[in-house]
Amino acid sequence: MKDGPDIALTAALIGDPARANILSALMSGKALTARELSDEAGITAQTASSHLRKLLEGGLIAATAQGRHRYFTLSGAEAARLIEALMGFAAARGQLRHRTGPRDPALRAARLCYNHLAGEAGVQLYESLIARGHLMLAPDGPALTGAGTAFLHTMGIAPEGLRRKPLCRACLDWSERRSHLAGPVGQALLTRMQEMGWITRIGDSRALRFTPTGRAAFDHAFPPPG
Amino acid sequence: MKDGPDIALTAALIGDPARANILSALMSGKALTARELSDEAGITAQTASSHLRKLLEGGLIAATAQGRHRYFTLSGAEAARLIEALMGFAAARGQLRHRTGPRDPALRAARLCYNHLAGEAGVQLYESLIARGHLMLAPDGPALTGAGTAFLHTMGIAPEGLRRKPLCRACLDWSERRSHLAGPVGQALLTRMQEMGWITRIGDSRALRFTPTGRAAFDHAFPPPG
DNA sequence: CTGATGTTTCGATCAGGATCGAAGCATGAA
DNA sequence: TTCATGCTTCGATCCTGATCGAAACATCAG
Repeated sequence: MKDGPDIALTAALIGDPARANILSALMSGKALTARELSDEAGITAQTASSHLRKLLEGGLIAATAQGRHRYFTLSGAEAARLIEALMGFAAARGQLRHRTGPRDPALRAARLCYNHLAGEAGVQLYESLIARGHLMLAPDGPALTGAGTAFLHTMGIAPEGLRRKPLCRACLDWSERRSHLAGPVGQALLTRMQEMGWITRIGDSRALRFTPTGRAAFDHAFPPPG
Repeated sequence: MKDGPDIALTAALIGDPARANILSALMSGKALTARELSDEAGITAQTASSHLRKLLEGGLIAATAQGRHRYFTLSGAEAARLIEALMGFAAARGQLRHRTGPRDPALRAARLCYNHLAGEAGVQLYESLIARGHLMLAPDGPALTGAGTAFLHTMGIAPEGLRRKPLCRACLDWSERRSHLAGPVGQALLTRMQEMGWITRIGDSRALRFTPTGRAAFDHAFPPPG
């Protein structure tokens, strides 16, 4: 009956409480898994899967397959601005919700992601390797350079002995929003750092702790770029 | 489960197709009646009434009672910006709708509103009267000044003979977004201008047409301010 | 006053979609 | 390979909310 864009489709997508919770959680900029999002929204994994599919079709979010996980983020700046406009309007009308406790800061600093280093330290390692030319970003993922291979030898790692298909993989970080290094090389680096006593595990949680000397050695080996 | 504003309420409000149509129609900035909005949305008046109540409660639109009409507008810049963000997102995703024929431009230029002059000419008359001090804006509506009374006499109108309670009323314009003059004085002015041959009616529609000499006389009597 | 028009309320119907249990599929660990 | 975990699909249930007919209410014209 009217011209102009159809705003009902997108608005109805955001209008469901479960989906709105999912989008609000993604407004932190973090990449979250389907399970984490279902917890945030207070629904089961099946229901979340259905909602995530709809949000994908509506172009509001984007997904990245990552092993047996699937990481979801907002689709881009356009979507973020839209949610932000909605939040601004709702906040001006005094429509607020309850809040929950904050996340564990130790997990954000350094943690185990499967078998490699994640968190702020993981991002620092990854970006340092790229900035110093040890890692190159190819279309199909990061790849070790000659300088990178030599560097690994100085760390006591022989990349030639590693098997599995892609030696390096970029892994979306859970707390940061950027990538860190996964794959056999990432695994070998963490194992080596544990052998050298740089890093220890906190209990049986996923949190990792640097020893004082380990932290200094880590910052020397992987200086943060810039 | 989460902190932050509750965006689902507002988004669900916009998410219904009928309500989205109403909001899209109001994005023109015009003030529209409930019936006009129900036509735009393709629903009956009863259904539109229900939707309009919800939009009012949600703070997206505002209403102004006007005799037996109720004029609706977007509630303000905040709401307009929100709809605009939605339209931008939907347009980028290529979600468009069909379009209908354009409105009659003659209706926008000058038309009958009950018994007084509306459209661009109506707004010109109203604002000219105010700019020249013939009309004063009081809290309870516009009021005739002494100069205004004298001016009406030169037009051949005796406001002392007019009865009904508020001699002047501001009437939200349908095509323009501003007010024009209603009430007995507005009615008398239009009647007089028709008597003097300034204005004729086009068929039995609501559209009015100025005669060439009438247009000149009108612009002389009610020069647009500024 | 009476009649006409614009709007709202009431009541009932009905469909779309949110939800979850159970099962199926894919990936990674051992 | 086998097992565990993350995610998706299928199927069925159930409830919110959109819709409209009829009637009530308010305003204006005559």
